[in-house]
Amino acid sequence: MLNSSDILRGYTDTIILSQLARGDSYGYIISKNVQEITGGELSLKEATLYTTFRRLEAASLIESYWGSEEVGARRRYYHLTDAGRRLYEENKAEWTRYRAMITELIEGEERSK
Amino acid sequence: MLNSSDILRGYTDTIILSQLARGDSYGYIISKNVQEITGGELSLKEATLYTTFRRLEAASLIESYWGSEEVGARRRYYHLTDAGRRLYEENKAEWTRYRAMITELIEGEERSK
DNA sequence: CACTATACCTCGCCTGTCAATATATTATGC
DNA sequence: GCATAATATATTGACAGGCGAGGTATAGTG
Repeated sequence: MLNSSDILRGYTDTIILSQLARGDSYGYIISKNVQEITGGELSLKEATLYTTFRRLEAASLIESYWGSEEVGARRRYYHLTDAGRRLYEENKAEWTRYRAMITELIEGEERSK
Repeated sequence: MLNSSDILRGYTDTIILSQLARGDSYGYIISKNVQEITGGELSLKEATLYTTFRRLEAASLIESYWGSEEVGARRRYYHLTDAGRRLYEENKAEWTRYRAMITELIEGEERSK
């Protein structure tokens, strides 16, 4: 069985950037979106999510600000910077290529048969 | 830029199992195959390769034996066990599903637009 | 005789993931 | 009234896989 922690490893950044490319958002919703999109099979755990936000923000790929909700728990929103958007576009293109390579490596054509 | 160490992370096992599913093979060639298939863009580094062999063998997914070459450097060949082959088939099927999920997560449809 | 290719192996560091834990607000059911 | 669940953020410390750096050995080539 593929290990679910390692399946997304390396793609967490890109997944978050992708979510933010569609508009500012915040941790809890991004986490829920990932679960919903994958039918609950994959998830960005909270610890992963928040440490990733810190890393991306330190790299100036995203910026954060507190929401102005007047009821409910506070939300910290994240916004994609220009650099973040460029990286997202790059990573999206790379994924297309790497996906094909991994598929080839895993499924390959049978040799001599 | 996607990090090449993390792109294969989690798939290393499956890639090796895949290579062995086509017949017994050995480390050096598997490494070269991966480089060739990916046009040199991805590689299983030696340290990764050999530690992975140890792990897979400890889990009885592969078995090893020394080749009977009479010239050149000695080769340790690896053979897929039945359990290894079953796992390979499972992982191959899972990759198809996870690949679609990651694509959806990274490329998604634009919302509200 | 130096260099390259083939071939194997291990140690220890690095980094991303996550379980566990903590905190705060609001809604719902009993 | 009170427990529980859902919404929301955050940190710590442990774990595991990948790999740089280092090492060994054989054989061919200029």
